[in-house]
Amino acid sequence: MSEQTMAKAYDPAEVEKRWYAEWETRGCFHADAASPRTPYTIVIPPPNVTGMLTLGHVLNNTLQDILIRWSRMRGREACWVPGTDHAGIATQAKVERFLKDTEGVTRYELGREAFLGRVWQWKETYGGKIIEQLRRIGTACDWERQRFTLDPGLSRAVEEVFIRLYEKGLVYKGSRLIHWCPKSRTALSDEEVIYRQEQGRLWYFRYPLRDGAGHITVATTRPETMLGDTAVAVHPDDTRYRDRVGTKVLLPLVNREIPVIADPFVDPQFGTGAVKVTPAHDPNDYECGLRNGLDMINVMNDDGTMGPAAGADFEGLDRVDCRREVIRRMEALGLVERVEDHVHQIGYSERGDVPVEPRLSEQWFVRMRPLAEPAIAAVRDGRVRFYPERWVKTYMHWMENIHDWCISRQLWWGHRIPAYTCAGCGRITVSRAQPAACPGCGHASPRQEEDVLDTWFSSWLWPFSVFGWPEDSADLRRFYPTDALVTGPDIIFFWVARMIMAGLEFMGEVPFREVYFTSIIRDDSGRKMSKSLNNSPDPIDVVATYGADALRFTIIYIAPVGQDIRYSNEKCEIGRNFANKIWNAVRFRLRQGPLSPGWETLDDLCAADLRTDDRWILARLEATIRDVTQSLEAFRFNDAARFLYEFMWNEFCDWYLESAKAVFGEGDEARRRAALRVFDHAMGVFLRLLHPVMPFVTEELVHQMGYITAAETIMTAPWPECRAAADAERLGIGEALVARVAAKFDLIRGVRNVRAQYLVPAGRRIAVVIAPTDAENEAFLREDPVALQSLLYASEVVIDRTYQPGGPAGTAVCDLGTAYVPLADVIDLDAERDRLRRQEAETLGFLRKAEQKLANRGFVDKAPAAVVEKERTRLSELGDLLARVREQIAALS
RNA sequence: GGGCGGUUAGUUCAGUUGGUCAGAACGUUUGGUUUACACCCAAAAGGCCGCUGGUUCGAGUCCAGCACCGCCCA
Repeated sequence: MSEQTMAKAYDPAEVEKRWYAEWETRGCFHADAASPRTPYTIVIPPPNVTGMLTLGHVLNNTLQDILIRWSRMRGREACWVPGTDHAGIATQAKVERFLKDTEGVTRYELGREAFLGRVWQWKETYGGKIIEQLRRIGTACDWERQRFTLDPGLSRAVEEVFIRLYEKGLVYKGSRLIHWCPKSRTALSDEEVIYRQEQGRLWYFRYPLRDGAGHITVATTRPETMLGDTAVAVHPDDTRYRDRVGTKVLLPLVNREIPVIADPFVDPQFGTGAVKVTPAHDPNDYECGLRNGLDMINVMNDDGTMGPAAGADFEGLDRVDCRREVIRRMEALGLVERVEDHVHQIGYSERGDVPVEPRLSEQWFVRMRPLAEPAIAAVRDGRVRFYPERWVKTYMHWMENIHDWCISRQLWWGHRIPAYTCAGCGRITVSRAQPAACPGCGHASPRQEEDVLDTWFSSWLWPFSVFGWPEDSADLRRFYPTDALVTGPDIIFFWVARMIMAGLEFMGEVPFREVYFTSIIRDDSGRKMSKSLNNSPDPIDVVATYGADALRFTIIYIAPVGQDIRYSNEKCEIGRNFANKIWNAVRFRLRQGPLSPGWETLDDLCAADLRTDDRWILARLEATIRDVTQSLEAFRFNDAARFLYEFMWNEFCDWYLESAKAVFGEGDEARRRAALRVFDHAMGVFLRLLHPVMPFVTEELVHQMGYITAAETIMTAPWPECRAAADAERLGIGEALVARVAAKFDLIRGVRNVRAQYLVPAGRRIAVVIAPTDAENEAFLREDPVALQSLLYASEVVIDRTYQPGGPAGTAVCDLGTAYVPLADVIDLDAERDRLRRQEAETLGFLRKAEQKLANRGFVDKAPAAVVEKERTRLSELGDLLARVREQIAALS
């Protein structure tokens, strides 16, 4: 292709669609388990099958895509396994609502089997939309390996794990106080409860003493639970109540006699120092109840209404209404002493978004402590590393205080628990298949558990279940353990910690070696993205407006490591403009003719063949290869993005391309050819460095440039490497050169400043005279007069060390020398003096600072010699500069 | 209550082992079409680096305390 076919502005839509289809058709995303290459594996954090793509997903998956594409370019067999999870509560709720809206039926009316049929139907029709959306942002997932947590293979893994843990005694069934979601009517794990601080009230209730000698006042935030009270507790050391311990009170409304007990869990400072104890409805009271052998009376139904144990007056009332009714009656009895405002924490169900109810019920649990020990060790000794590292502390804290995991859910959608209860003797049999008869008593057909398992009970197996475990598959042997996991810190307990435990327990090896925790994306004013605020843009719209590359680049560019991201759609202009900039640099290049032969290596060139600016851009390219590679290795993605941006825009386009214009136009043929080749080389390397972040535009441009044939792809092009030292030396690339060229650019900027100050029309070329400070700088400036003149946009450039301006001239005093722009007709002497005085003051400031430092004995004696020497050099340079500036001021006076 | 993070130009943020570290982008102002790009170019203005102490020859950078903001856990 040539520049004629390139539009003036880059239009990503067509390019992105075309290349994604092409990659997929060619099988570029597929990993071969038989490949001799070292594998590089990532398993996707499986999004909810009902989910839609969010910006959080975009960030997370772009990072994974960067790692995958980069690793593939570095010669690894890159395998990225995508998939979704079945999201028990969310999916079931969604389909229930759907059925209610469309057919007006409830799941109970349909029955379990029919309902599950409908969920599967729904899943096939609407589920996995997010997987399609992922393609839009360019993810190089191995779609042939796509998995779903309810797939037969993964279900088999879940069953196997449940059975093994049961047989090991790590899974057990027990009656415990658990978190109950009255909306979804299921148990939840501790992690699925979100605590919110709320303004509530504290009611002071009088409980009359049985012996009629007065009362004890207890304070409570939950009056309705009094119906289940089975004791009043005080602190053992609390002298106020010492006499009361062992006596009984008469529970109002219920007329139950309950004991007054002493238990150190009571905080004497809180309320009256006496608390009501409701073991079936509060975690602390539950523990207290166990310690003291109290009755546990469950007064609520599973939907949050009051049950029969609450008494006839309250049964059937919703818990909220019941609270009102209890208060009303207590007031009527004159037993409400007072009411105070009170701020407290209320647990909400993560999915149902209603207050959870602590509930005494029979559930299945995993004993976590034995699983946690090896997982703690794996992180402590670095077999698993966290980025940023500080999350280790969070992980450790949770792990060291781990509680048993409630894994049963009263849902239909999920992995049904493979446990069977005998109707005869009640014995529980856990087995892979329905037992024909109870192994204990021989009673026929034990009944399978109705409950299903927590979705995370399948997700924690993801890193090996996706590869076929418990089968000993080729994939499993090849791709486990995986390399990196990219996820949000919000699921460090839900998922990351548990995966480490499961990996160690069932595979005997950690599931991944590095975990990168992403930032949380907020809106422009720092609020969390949420549906209710309507501040979460649809990434698909963003892709349509700006392009997938633009979104990817922007989100990486603005994501500080470990900090929250403030995002707004307008910021995608950064990425869009960047893509356009590169596009146009290529468009410009193709106007100069076809790709240079030998662009790939510069082995046959040496310093003498190259202009200083050619050598400079090659030096900067080296630094960019190094910086980008190191940034990616350290998971510093935004640094990588910044280095790429900085190089292409501020160095390659702003300076190198402009410098090359001079030689492309009128340079001698050898220099022109060399410059074209340097241009092509640098652009080719750059496009490869950028490819993991912006896959589409880079693929398009390597083909536009003709770096590779139509049948090839940049996806498998080798990752650029830094030159050997000898190679760099041959090409004349080094820090000294870079510094000198930077000084030259500084001088050019000085002249442009003068031009701008005097409003010299852009199209007017003016003469510039440069008086270099010494012979060395003079020689340097004379090396490439063509480019210098071009960059200065000068009609002529005179280099003369002895030059003294004959009349008024704009002046730029720089490190390499002083530049004069004779502009007799327009020079404003006052303005010129002002500018020079400002420079004088600034220079003087720096000079004083350096002088002070060097005058300080402590500094000279104690600072490293190199630092002191550097300061001396600087002082001398500043002195020269200051002298020249003052000279100019004098000349103008 | 415990833990973790943040506080640097109008805004969003870089600043990795203390010594040109006071930066970038956007925004603002001024001027622009010279061999790509107005999704652009050139130039400029703008900051006691949250506060108070300390360590050090030297502190956005290390330490302590404080203030405010945010997150997690109890």
